[in-house]
Amino acid sequence: MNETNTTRPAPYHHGDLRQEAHQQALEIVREHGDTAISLRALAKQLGVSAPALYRHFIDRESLLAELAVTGFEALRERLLAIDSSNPRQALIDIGLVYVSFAQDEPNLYRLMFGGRVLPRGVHPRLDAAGKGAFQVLEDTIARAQHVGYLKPMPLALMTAAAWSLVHGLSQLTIDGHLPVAEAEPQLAEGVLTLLLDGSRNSAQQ
Amino acid sequence: MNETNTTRPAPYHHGDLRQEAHQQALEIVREHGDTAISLRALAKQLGVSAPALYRHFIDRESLLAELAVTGFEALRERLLAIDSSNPRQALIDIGLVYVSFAQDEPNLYRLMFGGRVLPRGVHPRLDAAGKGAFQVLEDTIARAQHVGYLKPMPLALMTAAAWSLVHGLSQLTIDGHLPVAEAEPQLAEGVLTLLLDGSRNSAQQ
DNA sequence: TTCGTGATGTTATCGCTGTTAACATTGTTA
DNA sequence: TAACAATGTTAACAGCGATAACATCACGAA
Repeated sequence: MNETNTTRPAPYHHGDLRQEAHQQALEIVREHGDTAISLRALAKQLGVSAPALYRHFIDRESLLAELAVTGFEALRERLLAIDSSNPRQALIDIGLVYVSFAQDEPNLYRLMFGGRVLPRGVHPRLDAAGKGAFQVLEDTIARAQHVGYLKPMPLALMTAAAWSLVHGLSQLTIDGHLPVAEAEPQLAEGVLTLLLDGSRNSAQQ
Repeated sequence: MNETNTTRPAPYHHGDLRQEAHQQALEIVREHGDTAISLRALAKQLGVSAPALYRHFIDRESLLAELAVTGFEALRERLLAIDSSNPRQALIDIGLVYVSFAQDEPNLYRLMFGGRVLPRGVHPRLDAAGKGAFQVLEDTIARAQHVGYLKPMPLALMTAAAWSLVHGLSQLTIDGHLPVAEAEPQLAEGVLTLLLDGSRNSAQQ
């Protein structure tokens, strides 16, 4: 009746708590949203006491901030994978990928852009990650402008317009404000086309 | 030392608790956001015990839902006040008023469109109020289409585009994602113009 | 090889939260 | 006036984030 060989006596130190907590918390957010994150419940799932988590995360909010950072990094990667040879198609694809991301990961997206849980200027890494995703959009627009596809106009204006459009469309669809009945991709593409038609350089092409 | 004449013995019934709780909670949300709403603290401020509030609100969430309803009603009123004689100007004004509302009441706006706290399909009155505000936008677009200012296209497409644009712009600015440095109204108007230029009927005017 | 120190766990506890149950008081109506 | 519904009360439960004080362990220096 000695357990010395079969089951280890459950080591005092966990091994890689920080990493596992991050992963598990990410899963919970993706499935049930950030309000479902409880440090106590999370600790229990990991077989650890609640205060142990405070060795790795300042508080609940900074854990959420880290999750949002990985969300922005995932979004950025998806955006970077887009073929940018054709400026118009690149712009449309950026929008489509952006909206798809929000629809694939609505809870994560809400955490990233909720604003209420994670205000700007509090978690520098989060601000930087958000900027990193935004940068891909801006670069694509700058390129389209450079090759003369877009009207000459302040870069900030066009990026604000494009980002607002895709962000608004994302938020409204995942929150059920827009009727999802009509096939989504067509809606997104149609909406993007409207903006591009008003922004492209009519002197060429 | 009898208090019979000077101070009333604090009546058992409050008078109009429901109304006052709503008003006070609205104030708190406007100033500090919905996360700052605590039923216990709210009750204390109103000089009443916490469970008393449950006579008037099913739970915390349905109180928040009521606040969001009044938010949507306020937004709708602002939108209805717009002069709609000139279709293009009416469309631009709708957008400007919409964004102004979000900037004037960021916390209320986040409650209305947060999505995480108040999902669709749970509070029918809230869904209806949201639809009421949206309706003003849709009607304005339908009118612009009817007089031939806008291209012929599905109404749902143009409304989705317009709403997405103003909603996204609102959310991004109040959350600090867009640099507020550049004068706001110009940014909003410029962004709206891009969309309208892509949507207007180039055959006329 | 031992020893001490910092990293990383633990339990106990505080004060807060939403919510319900059981009871008290009041306004109103038959 | 008696009964009843509306609207308050106190007591209590379970859960939360967070901190303090203490325990265990890994690891580098003597």
